[in-house]
Amino acid sequence: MDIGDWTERFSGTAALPRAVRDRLVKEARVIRFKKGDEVFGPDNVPDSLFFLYEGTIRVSQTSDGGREIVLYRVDAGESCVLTTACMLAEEAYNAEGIAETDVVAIVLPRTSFDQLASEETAFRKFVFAAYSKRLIDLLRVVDDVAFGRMDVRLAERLLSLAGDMKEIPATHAQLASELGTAREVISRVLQDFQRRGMIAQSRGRIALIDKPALRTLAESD
Amino acid sequence: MDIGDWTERFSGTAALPRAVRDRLVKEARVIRFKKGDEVFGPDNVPDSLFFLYEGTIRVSQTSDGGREIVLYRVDAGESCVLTTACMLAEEAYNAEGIAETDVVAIVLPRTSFDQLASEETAFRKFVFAAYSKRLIDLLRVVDDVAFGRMDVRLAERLLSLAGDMKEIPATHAQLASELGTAREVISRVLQDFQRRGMIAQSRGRIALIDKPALRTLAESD
DNA sequence: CGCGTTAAGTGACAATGTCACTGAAGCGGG
DNA sequence: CCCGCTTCAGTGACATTGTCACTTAACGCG
Repeated sequence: MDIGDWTERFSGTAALPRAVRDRLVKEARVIRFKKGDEVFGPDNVPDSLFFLYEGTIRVSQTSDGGREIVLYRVDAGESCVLTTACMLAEEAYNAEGIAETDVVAIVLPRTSFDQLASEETAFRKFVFAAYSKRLIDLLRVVDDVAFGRMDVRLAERLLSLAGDMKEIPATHAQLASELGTAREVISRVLQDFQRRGMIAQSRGRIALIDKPALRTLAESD
Repeated sequence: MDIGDWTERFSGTAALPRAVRDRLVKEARVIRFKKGDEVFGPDNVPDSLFFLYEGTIRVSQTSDGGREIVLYRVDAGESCVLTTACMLAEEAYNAEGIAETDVVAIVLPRTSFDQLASEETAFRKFVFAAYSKRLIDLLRVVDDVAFGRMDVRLAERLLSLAGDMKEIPATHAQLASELGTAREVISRVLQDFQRRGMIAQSRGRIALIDKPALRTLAESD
């Protein structure tokens, strides 16, 4: 189950001296998750630093009423600072991380983290940058939720979920939790999109027929 | 205009060795703002680390449509990491900081920041903790905006703005920007509160008549 | 006092969220 | 094959929130 020298993969570790990297490889553990597993959550608070080697993690927040909103995604080569934030602030939070694909992650014990952060400028920059990126991601979420129109937000999300694909395997309920709204609202908006010829729907999948139109809509803030 | 040894005030600097603190006092600049001044903003991106020595800064985000929402407040003894985040990520953002009272702040050049962060564990912890706190603050904002009811949010905010006072000097429009909504919505909800005997209104001020009732409402999520 | 400015109220309407359903599509066992 | 279960999607009525275009009221000052 060894993955060799993972320090190559991260901008915060690739630049470190050989000796440090060897030490890291020795000190860190490799963890694997299956698609759908909970990587962290309210009950399952990690006390270590998380590097995502392979896969994607979806970080979302759940309301008391059971509704859900996706805060951001962590991709390969990034670090998940929310867990770190929690570790450092020693505060509870109700966000959770779900593996969207099979995931390979590197877990660095807190002591190694402290040591690295003090000794290595490159590593420190990496961690600060990760924090900053998440802060800015969250600002974006706040902006969207507080001021954005539902149709615009949905168009955006459809495009970003699709990537290069032209079909998205997602139910209305899943899209609702992406955007922190109710399934019925998604149904209504998607019906509108369909009526306007921008998408086609079948059970559990959405085909993006007219991406340019969606993009125009998405950018009309 | 000297304020002496400000390092006493911050948990991240008070614990540092005497020599380091003396150096800091020498390297840092003291800045003052008047109530209402813009401390930082889209046009005015600082490239230094900010410590708030005295006063309060309100950090808010403005939408393209001109609506506004308060993200959090920075109080004396805290550091404003959003500016730092921006400095580190070198990305634009549309948040701004307004001095809510007269403000005295310490500005630490980036180089001093880097050096401190590498040499002093206590300082590093302070900065990480500040980041973490803001992240968690923002999670809370997202939760409220995405899932919270307006009356509950307003009751909460009235109580927190009032503190020990029983009157708040604020217009409906100001409260609307606190919560990222429209003035009319605030007017409606406040009228409801008034009808239920929880508050009394006069031009530009709101008297909290029945705080316990407001608290009950605020906690009914 | 009269006047300009800012604060607050109003009614109509649009967008979004909630509730309680119905109907339709897939799936697995007999 | 088809029956019945489960999940997904559609629907209409209604509540809440946001938007627009105003009106009315309060204050501050020359």
